[in-house]
Amino acid sequence: MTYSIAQAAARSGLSIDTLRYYERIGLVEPPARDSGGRRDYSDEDLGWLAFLTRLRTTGMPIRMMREYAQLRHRGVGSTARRRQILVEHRAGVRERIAELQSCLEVLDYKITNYELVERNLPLAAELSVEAS
Amino acid sequence: MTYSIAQAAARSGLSIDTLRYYERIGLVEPPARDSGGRRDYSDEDLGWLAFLTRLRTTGMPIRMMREYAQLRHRGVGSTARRRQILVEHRAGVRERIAELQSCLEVLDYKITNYELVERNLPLAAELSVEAS
DNA sequence: ACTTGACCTGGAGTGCACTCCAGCTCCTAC
DNA sequence: GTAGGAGCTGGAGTGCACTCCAGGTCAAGT
Repeated sequence: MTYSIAQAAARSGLSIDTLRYYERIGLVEPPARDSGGRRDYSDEDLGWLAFLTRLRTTGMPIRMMREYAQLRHRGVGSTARRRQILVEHRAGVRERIAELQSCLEVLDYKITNYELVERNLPLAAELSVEAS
Repeated sequence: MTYSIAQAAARSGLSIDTLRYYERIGLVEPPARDSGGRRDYSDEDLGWLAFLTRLRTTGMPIRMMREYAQLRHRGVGSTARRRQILVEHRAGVRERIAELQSCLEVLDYKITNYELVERNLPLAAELSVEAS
């Protein structure tokens, strides 16, 4: 199965421009071309794009994704380094989740506060909410 | 208690430049000045900065933080809208956490895969890892 | 008096990750 | 055979959130 750039964009959730951009900067190998010179993405290409979008979603900077891509291209000898990159990245993602969860608590507190103010103490709002 | 800009930066985790930048774009009210014209941050200023950094950490864009800041400045009449902003933002943060957690699973899978390959099947690496 | 260091201002510059554009080439359908 | 639509290239432009800089002021120490 092969896919036009529009189909690849639809399936990966990236824009057509972004697909070409990723190719230009070496994040993805240039896909095959059809007889008219158009890109023909394979299932494997899409699989790699899917993984890349996971890395992006989790905030990996493009230069690191590129390092990973180049290691992958290099083959078996680079698996240790690739694993290391993923392990370090995973640690970062876990930290990020913890950070977000701690911020959630603050949001909860704030929201509860607003609700209390609106329901019971409309005249005390200036004092109890504006302070923070 | 008041704080120099350097102290405010240290306590908020923002840079001095960022503090001045936030003031310029209306995210924070201009703090008091000392006799020499230097910024003198109050505890209340620092409290607001602390909350702002929570919003930033959770990915709220600056233009929305500014809207929130302006509502806050407007006083009691804006609490409903402020609460609404926080509630919507909280929903976004929760989604983001869920998204990260789903990506974590993919990372776990990949890492496990690499570990298996490195320990048991060094010669099969090309087949089992390169595919994705 | 003079050096030092923190702070001031307005404005320019940076890095990231796209996103858009002009002008072109194909293929398909009428 | 021609009009339309998808895709192509190289390069320029965008939005965001800072970050840096030049040239100046001010207060304290020596």
